[in-house]
Amino acid sequence: MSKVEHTVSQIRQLIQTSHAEEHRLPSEPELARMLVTSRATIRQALAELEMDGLIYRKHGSGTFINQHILGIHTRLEEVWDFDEMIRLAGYTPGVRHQELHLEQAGSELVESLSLEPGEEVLSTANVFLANEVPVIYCIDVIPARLVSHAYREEELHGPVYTFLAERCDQHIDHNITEVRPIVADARLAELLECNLGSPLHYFEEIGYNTSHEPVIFSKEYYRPEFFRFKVIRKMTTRHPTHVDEHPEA
Amino acid sequence: MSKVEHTVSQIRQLIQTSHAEEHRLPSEPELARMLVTSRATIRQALAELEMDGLIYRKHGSGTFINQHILGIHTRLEEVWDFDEMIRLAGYTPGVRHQELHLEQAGSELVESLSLEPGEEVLSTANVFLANEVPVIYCIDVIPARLVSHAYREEELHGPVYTFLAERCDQHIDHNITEVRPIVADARLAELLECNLGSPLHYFEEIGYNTSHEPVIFSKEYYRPEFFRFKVIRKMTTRHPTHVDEHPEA
DNA sequence: TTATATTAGTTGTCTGATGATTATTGAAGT
DNA sequence: ACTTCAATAATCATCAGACAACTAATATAA
Repeated sequence: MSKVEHTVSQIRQLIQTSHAEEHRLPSEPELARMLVTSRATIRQALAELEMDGLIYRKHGSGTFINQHILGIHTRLEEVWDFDEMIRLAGYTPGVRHQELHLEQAGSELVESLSLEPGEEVLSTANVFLANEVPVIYCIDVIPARLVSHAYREEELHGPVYTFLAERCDQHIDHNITEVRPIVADARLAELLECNLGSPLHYFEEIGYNTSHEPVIFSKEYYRPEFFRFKVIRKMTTRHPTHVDEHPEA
Repeated sequence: MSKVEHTVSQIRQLIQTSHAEEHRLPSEPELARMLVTSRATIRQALAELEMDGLIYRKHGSGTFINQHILGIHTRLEEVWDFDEMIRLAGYTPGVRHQELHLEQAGSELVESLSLEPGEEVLSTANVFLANEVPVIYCIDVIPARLVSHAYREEELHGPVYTFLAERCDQHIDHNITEVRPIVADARLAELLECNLGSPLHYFEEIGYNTSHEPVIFSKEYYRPEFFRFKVIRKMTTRHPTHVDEHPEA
């Protein structure tokens, strides 16, 4: 963990434990004294927190806490453990294992995970529960070559990230997610115990390790009544370069 | 525009014009020489680009371009003009004005926009077209007090951000958006010329000006066939503090 | 009372140096 | 020929101190 990262989390804690009226942070030199580091490190930490939307700075005036961002439960640009997410929403988490098998990767998987054609993948499906009610259905696919050691099937029941970390030494750093609305078909309605035709969140994710190589492909279905996904969108003043005429025609 | 911001866009351009194989950036001292600035500024600019996911840095090795992020058309964490978005998707944009009226703010609006009870708001609704096909339906609500000058109704047809900037001197800096899946009811199906019960993106946004005051509330409905919203989700290793038992029970 | 100048405090930028990490090179040994 | 290990150069991370630019409050003058 770099010094900046450490400083970031220290300031985060400082913000969380500050009173609601104190929407002003100590000055940069004072923070540097408090946290025993240089002003350069403080400034980089503050820059990260500013991009995260947690604070904002005014030249010549000071650094302030953004009150509007507090109280957001689930930020879309952050990846949470399913269990964690369910707990954050105020429920007791649970898992029900659904499926597990080895298969040849289809062409779209070969593309997304940069596989050799015909390479084998491990596919696991789980339903996550909040107070015994199914709220998330998730299919995870990982290249079989990553799994070197023997493993027990039970290890694939539940969060796959921990399996990837402990059994494959693959630590997910970030992922790129496409967010889409869908309606529940018969199968999803049964799995998630919701009405046929009711709206669901559908996320299609590609997860990357710390070396920026794709290592996991996921399809996730969320019941929207249980999760409120929020995202901070920043204004772009960028000039677009060039535009394909009909990209997917 | 601060020097760092300027440097960021210069490096962005450098990345875009670089060849596909060149996934390595010049070193920090060299960039400082090239862009005629100090290394401190370069480093802060690189930090921003790294958080944006555009590049990544390896201690002792260098700074590299993230190839996986190229080719994303619409990033959810960035706010685009509707016209711009439609153009980026490869279509010709258009607008059809729907509604415009003054009314008393309801309680949920009073909350979101920090209004005085009973304050008046201006509400405008538009349908945005891609090659003459309706693809976005959007309702914008702004406090009436912001509109000091006289205005022509036509100014409210189309993007409201430019109206806010030019007529109210309110420049939107960012917004907080809740993303939800919904199904088209009869009214939406007619407006967006899609099937009853088909899935739609529904965004509920609160826009803030540069002083972090809420100035606009929007409801947006997108036909998902036309837009592919992607978001980069970073791993959180943060310790949750405390959890409400049943936040909205 | 109003307008203007002063001043203290804060963030933005710059310079130069040192520490830590990585990848490469070359030499030694097998 | 191959491996192993040490030295080396390149690069990013952090540090210290200074000055510039800006803001908000204070003091002063009209």
